[in-house]
Amino acid sequence: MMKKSTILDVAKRAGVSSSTVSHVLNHYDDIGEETKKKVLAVAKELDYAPNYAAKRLSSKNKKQIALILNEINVTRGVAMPLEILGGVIEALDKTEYEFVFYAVNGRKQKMKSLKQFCGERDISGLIIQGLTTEDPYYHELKRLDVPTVAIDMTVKNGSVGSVSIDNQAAAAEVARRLLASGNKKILFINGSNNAAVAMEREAGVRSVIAHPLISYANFSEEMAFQIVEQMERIEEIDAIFAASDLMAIGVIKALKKRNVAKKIDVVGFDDITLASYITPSLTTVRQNIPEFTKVAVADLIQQIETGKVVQKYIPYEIIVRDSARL
Amino acid sequence: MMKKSTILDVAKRAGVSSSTVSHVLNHYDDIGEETKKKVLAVAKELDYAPNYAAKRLSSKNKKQIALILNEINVTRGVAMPLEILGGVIEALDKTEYEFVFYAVNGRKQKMKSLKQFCGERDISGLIIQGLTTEDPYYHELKRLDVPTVAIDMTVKNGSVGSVSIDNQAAAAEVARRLLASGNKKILFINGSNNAAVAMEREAGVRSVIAHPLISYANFSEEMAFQIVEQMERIEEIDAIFAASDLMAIGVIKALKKRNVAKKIDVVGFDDITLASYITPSLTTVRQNIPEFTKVAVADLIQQIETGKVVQKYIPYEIIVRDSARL
DNA sequence: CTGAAAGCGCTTACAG
DNA sequence: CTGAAAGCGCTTACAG
Repeated sequence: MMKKSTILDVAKRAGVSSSTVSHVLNHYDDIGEETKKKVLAVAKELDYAPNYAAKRLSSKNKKQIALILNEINVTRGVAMPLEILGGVIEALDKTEYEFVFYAVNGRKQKMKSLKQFCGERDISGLIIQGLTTEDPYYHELKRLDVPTVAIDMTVKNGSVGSVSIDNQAAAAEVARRLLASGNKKILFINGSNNAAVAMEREAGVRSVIAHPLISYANFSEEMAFQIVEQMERIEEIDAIFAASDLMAIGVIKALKKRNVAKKIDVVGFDDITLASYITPSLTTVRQNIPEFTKVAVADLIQQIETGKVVQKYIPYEIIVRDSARL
Repeated sequence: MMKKSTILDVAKRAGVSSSTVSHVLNHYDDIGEETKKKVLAVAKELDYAPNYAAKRLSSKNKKQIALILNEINVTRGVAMPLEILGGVIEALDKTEYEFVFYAVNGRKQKMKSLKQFCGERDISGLIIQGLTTEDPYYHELKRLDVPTVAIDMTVKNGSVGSVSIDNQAAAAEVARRLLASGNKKILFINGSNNAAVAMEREAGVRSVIAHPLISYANFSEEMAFQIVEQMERIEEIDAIFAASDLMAIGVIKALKKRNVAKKIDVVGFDDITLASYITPSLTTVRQNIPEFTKVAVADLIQQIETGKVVQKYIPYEIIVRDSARL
């Protein structure tokens, strides 16, 4: 493998200075046509590729947006991180900001703070998803002075932007429609109490049903299954509302096993791919992830450039399928 | 936002030279205990974060492995890119190589060659997935002198490593077992003829069945659905083998619509999450993606360090479910 | 229109 | 054990 050629190699061979090469390659408009052609030809001939690190180090223009995804690979069947990744890359593609990807987990969060990461990499702004209130980064966000937009997650402090649906309103609407369609006794299976969105969904349910039955299944299909499988006097329940589709699927499996699937309405949350494929197909709350990412990128760039921080709700949609004819 | 502090700021404040700071921070063992403590304290005090670009530019040690994923966000329900991403990050985490992520599509491939990318970023090795034979990068791989391992994809040229199942053998085994369980007339629905694995699967089928019925559905659920929905004399078909689970699901939907689902065996390929959730649950060929990524990373590092290129098969597994009791 | 030179913030022989 | 200095490969005022 030949030694990589540098801007100086190109300059020498083209008989010009490296400043001139730099100007040509960066599309400055102050270079003679002849010179430009010559330089371009030589650059191609030498397979010149400008060193990225040198470019970043020397340039004043440091527009970089990092996407931070936590615990990317935990749950089979849930593609949100992938949708966000694809969406952010696509949206950033149309801007002058460069994309930097950083996948973390609890351990990595402890090893390197957000501030460290942003400092090392000259990050102008952050899009972040997947943190629970137990995560170090969640708390660091509140005092971080780097523009940030959180996706599907709200941070109490006002200096962090966010894009999500109105989880409380959505859950309230589901609860209301469950009641309206004749259900009296409703069980709400929540994920955990360290995810902001889960707490909001629970608040929504509580706003409509004074004393709801509530269980926690840690966003796990298996745990939701067990809860319903072992529940006593299940016949008294009219409907089960789960804070995620995966848990709702666990519920449906358990109801089927107990032969009461037809009598009990089930509603999920997210509209993952599975929701429309299982039997019965799952009534659920759809979140428009592509829209989340587009808005997050736009809001973040605005925040970087003007300092304006917004917390935005994206419209949700209740998708009625066979598991509950709301 | 305060100006970022540099190594020189730390050095001055600690009353030492920047070389000393560098040595302390990079865990050289030739620094006095006192000095070390002082430097560390000052670094923390100033929230010092070593500039990444400067570090890369100046350092001799440039161990970086890039993961290149093509068309990351096309198909809902297919999580392979995410599994690979998570797996590669995790595997790399245990090595001294750094992770670089690069998501491309047809347009980006045209704008920047692999060679350019590797040159700019000082990439020591490449893991790549998702290319078809129509992709520019697919062809560039053959003449690229950067160590590379392809996942779920074979490149004819011997200088590219690969990790996949033996697609031909797997498809042949499915065909054989379909015959063995009494099916006579078998339709093979393939994806496309520009994906290496698709061609291998077809070769496997042909190796067992002399003149198989073959259709192409471009890996699309909808297209597979239409093919089966509109097929004449479907009652003459005993079994349908699709080259992907998504297409198999389209097949099942169409068979259900035509009320012949119970009479016709269906087998898919991949074992995506959906496979076990649909009704009837789908018999399919499972690929062990986590294993793919582990092996790919190990092979790539070996290739970088010793030059040895291997093309490796990972064992597949035929998962028998309700759609075909093989 | 083009070039000389400083500077970005590190690492790394080398000297002492 | 510590420091002075060169060098990594670019960009960018500035001068002409």
